[in-house]
Amino acid sequence: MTAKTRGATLGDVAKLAGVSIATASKALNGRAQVRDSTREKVFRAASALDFVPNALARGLLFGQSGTVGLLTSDLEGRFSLPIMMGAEDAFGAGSTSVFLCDARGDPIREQHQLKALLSRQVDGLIVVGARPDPREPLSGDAGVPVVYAYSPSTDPQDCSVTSDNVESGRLAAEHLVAIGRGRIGIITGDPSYGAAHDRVEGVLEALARAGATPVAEPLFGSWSEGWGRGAARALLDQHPDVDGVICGSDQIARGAVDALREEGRSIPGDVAVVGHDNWEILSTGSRPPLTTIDMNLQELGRRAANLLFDAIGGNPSHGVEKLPCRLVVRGSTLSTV
Amino acid sequence: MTAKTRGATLGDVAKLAGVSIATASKALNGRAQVRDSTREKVFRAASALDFVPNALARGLLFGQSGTVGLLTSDLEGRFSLPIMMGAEDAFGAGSTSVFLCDARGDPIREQHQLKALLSRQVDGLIVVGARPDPREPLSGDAGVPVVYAYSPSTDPQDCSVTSDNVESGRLAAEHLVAIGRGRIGIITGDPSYGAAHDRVEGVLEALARAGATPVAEPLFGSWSEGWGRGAARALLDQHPDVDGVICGSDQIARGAVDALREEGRSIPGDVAVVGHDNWEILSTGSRPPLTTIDMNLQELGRRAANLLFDAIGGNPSHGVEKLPCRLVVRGSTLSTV
DNA sequence: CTGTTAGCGCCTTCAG
DNA sequence: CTGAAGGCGCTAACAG
Repeated sequence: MTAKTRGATLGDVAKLAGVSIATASKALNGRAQVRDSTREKVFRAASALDFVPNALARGLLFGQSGTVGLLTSDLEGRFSLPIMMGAEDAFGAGSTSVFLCDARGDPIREQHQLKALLSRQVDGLIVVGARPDPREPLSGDAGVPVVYAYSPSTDPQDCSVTSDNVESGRLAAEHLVAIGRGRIGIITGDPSYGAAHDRVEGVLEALARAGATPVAEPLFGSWSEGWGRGAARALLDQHPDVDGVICGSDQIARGAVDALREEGRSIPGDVAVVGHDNWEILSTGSRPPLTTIDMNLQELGRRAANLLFDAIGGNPSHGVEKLPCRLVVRGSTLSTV
Repeated sequence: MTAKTRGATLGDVAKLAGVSIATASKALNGRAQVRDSTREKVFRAASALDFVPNALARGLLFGQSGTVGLLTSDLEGRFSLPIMMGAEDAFGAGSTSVFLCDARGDPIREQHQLKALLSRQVDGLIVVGARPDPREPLSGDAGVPVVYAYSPSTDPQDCSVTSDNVESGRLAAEHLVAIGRGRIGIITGDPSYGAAHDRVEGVLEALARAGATPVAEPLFGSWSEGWGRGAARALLDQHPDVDGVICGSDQIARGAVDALREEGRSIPGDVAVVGHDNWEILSTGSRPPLTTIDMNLQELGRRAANLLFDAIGGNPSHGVEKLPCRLVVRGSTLSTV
């Protein structure tokens, strides 16, 4: 039954090189106790045979597979893909591979994928949630280190990396203040998102420090362009003198910019607008392009990978680490850009 | 050196159940020659120990790993993620897992990832290109079946699945004709994309069949909103009587819709607009929402997975299979929707 | 029905 | 410096 192995095996290489399997192994792995000429021979044989060592066998031996699982609930991949790319970077090409599994927000599916991953002996797990808000930890002991990325775990004993939403609000507000705006409106999304409140908090903090207050209570709604348009009109209606708007997402900002422009406001001349997420497809297509907050997701993935790596190596971390965001300045706040 | 295995091993289960390893194996795998009471005991022991079989060991034995690699060059994940989800679906939860690797469009990196995948004994490979145009096949013999998805291989001996771009153009044109539009403009993207030309070809074919011709030569440019806006204005300038526009992407359509509206045209009253890709973030945020072509990427992923599965099972396919697209009707062509 | 044996491909002692 | 032997966890033959 045992299907013939695909590629050449170490035995094949050894035979071709005229040495024993053990010697071939040592030669290829850079062990010292091999004569140079022998090593040479083995290498030639290996490349002649296109030898690729069987990671399964190696993994079986060491009890480690050189793979980690990335379990995501983020259907769209809007967040998990940059994170995955960052993780791939951090692990360094080739020595560790990443299994991506999509649980599609279904806990049963998640449990299932977890089992599949575990059976493949992943050395660790990165869990990416669908929202920036905290999520329940994986149920049951995974048996391997876990790092939660983007969505932190509600258990403070777990290791989580997320972006600092309070700071992102602060950044946006400080930028508007810096360019001389003082009558600022806030339009954000679904109020059930804790992150939406955090960002507002950051904005209020920064405004207070500058001796300002927003022109109105923050407007909560949904993460859509339509809401951005409607809210911007409402804001303008009640506070025609508004000169800056901070939005909870690029979609909202996009809608706000369109509505403001249609109401005759020039941007950034009359009103400056800041978005959030740096979703390029939206932010660069806007007129003018959106100044926005980038969550440095790739960096977040790298960090998660490094923490996981350390945990695998026996140095686990605990608690939530918040990574800084970055302001990306474009035309919606600075006309010279 | 051999690190202790993480979870319980089959030996542990057997010991706890008071049977031999072989018997435990048979019991858990549903082999017939086991007494029911014994099987019962083994199952209880296994679940008491949270036993998860080691897929690596199994893979080593069978020469198959129960994993496939998904090698993508599509940075954004705009196309590869739906394809991956479709593939996951088709493989059925758990029995086969998918390794996602991003080559980032770099051939060297691709070669590297390929090696990593091969060393992990993937049973097959799905290769997803960055564009719908044909791409060079993987260099060197992978040693396992390969299916090219989205981007077909230039080698007709390879197995490829892609979406039918000629048909997508046809669909769009037929829809406009069906709703009574006869003065149709075409705005598409980068002329170096073969798919852009294919779609135009489909449009022309369908129009010809309806006894119509476009109002102007197709406008090629870039896949951006800015180009969509500019081209729409130019089109309107030269052909003020245009009553339908077919766009090569949703970004272009989005720009076109905005520009047309700003020029005082009502949509779809005066001008109906069709996009391409069904990129929801763009198509649903538009005013009105975009009628567009959906490439059924998830279905494409499923199909790729099935073809790969068959190939792994010894029934390889050859040539390029084109999957149909689907028209998604929204407000930019039908006001009642 | 159950247990023993062999071996998948690899690496690491330990002898020569 | 090189080779023989053992074993990682599992399953498929074959004995009992």
